[in-house]
Amino acid sequence: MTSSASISLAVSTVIFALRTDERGVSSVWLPLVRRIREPHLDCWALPGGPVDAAESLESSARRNLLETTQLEPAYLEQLYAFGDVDRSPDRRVVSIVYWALVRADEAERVTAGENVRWFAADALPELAFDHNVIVDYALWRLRTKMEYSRIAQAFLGDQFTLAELRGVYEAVLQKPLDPANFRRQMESSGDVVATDEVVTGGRHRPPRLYRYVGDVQLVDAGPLTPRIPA
Amino acid sequence: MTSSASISLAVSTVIFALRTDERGVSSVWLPLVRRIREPHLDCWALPGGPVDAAESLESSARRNLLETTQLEPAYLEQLYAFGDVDRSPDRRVVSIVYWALVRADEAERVTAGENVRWFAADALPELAFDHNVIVDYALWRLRTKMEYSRIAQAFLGDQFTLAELRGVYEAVLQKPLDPANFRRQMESSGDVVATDEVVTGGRHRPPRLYRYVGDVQLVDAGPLTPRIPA
DNA sequence: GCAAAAGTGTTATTCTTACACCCATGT
DNA sequence: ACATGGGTGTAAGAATAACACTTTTGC
Repeated sequence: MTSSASISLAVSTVIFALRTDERGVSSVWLPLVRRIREPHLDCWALPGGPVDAAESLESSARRNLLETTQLEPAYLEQLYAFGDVDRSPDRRVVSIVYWALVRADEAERVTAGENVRWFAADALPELAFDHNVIVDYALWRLRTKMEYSRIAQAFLGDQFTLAELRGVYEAVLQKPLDPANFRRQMESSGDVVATDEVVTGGRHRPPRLYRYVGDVQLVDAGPLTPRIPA
Repeated sequence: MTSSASISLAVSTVIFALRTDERGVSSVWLPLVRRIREPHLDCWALPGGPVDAAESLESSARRNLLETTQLEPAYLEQLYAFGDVDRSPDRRVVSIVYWALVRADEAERVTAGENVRWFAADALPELAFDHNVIVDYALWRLRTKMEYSRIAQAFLGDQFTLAELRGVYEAVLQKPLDPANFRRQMESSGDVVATDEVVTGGRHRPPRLYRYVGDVQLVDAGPLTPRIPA
């Protein structure tokens, strides 16, 4: 009888940030790390590592993120546990995968070099292990959750214009949104309130700044998040 | 440095079935098993056990379900990985938890005895470990998913009346639904089609039988489920 | 003044909800 | 016939979507 002690437990994270290309189009990107050992030597892979016996799964994800990419995400949620027998060619690994969102300014802290690089989420190369499946699922979760939650908050700073907020939605959902209807939906949701400040210095009419009411962590992020009452 | 080999990996499952009480009210129930060893000796707990190195997480859940409760669920989906350091008093256990739905006739196979018993999901005693939190989360997932997916199918046989289908929704969501509107919503969803059979022998007008088109597994049940195209 | 984004108004359409009403069966 | 659940019709209200239009800035 085989003991479960022979199964390795690891944590990996899909980190999403928004980046704007040379033509001014914003889209979803993620940082990957190059593998420095077999199997899949030199392949690009999700950042991750073993779980320490003294730390929780989420702490493990946070620590590993900081170590490998210098990032402290504004949002972190468990995605799925991947445990197929043959997902690693040599040993049995069960990976608890998290997904994270970081703001554009925070994303700058990733020291893109030989072993860490940003990739457009919709145009990935072939990754190590089952990581292509994992990223696709995380991307689906991001897009689904964008439709009904206030998760866009995690991509933005404290204050923002409604055009910036709409830009987040358009970048993630990959479709244009009507500015007029978007404004009304946001205002009637109660998640967002106008401040008394405007952004001057632009080429056009100065837009008003808005704030989210409450924390990002108000979005449901698992069993430990307090449920929203009916 | 602590190795991950000291972490035990287990699989547990929250099994839901609908049961009707003596007053004819239907609600969500689940079977629990009595613990036969420390810690939490004699406490009620979710069925579960260690993951064998040679089987996938889902296979492990299925096998354990069959062994401890004789059940083969119509629906099985991963719920969450619970991994807090202190969730078991003695050793470090990470549990991959699944949730399952079984039909009423299948639920009969549970040999309720001294060590296995059915409980109403909304009136549980204090369970072992963090299992109360787990059941509450699974129940929330069930209720949430009932609103937008065709998951009710897993509680029913191949053919059913719309009143039976509505009964499933009402039992899970704990609120009455308008029969007329419910009918139109189901028919316009395209998930369900009328057969040419009716149920005779009732005390009233014979209701028509319906069928779901396609399999239950068409509901999104994780990364391995094919995504529904836009 | 003109271009362009900010912001408001209006209308058509679809979805939801409530509820009145007819239908078909066993007793 | 009548009670009861099966099944249809209809209309009010809410949410969505499309788009015309006004406002305010920099140039």
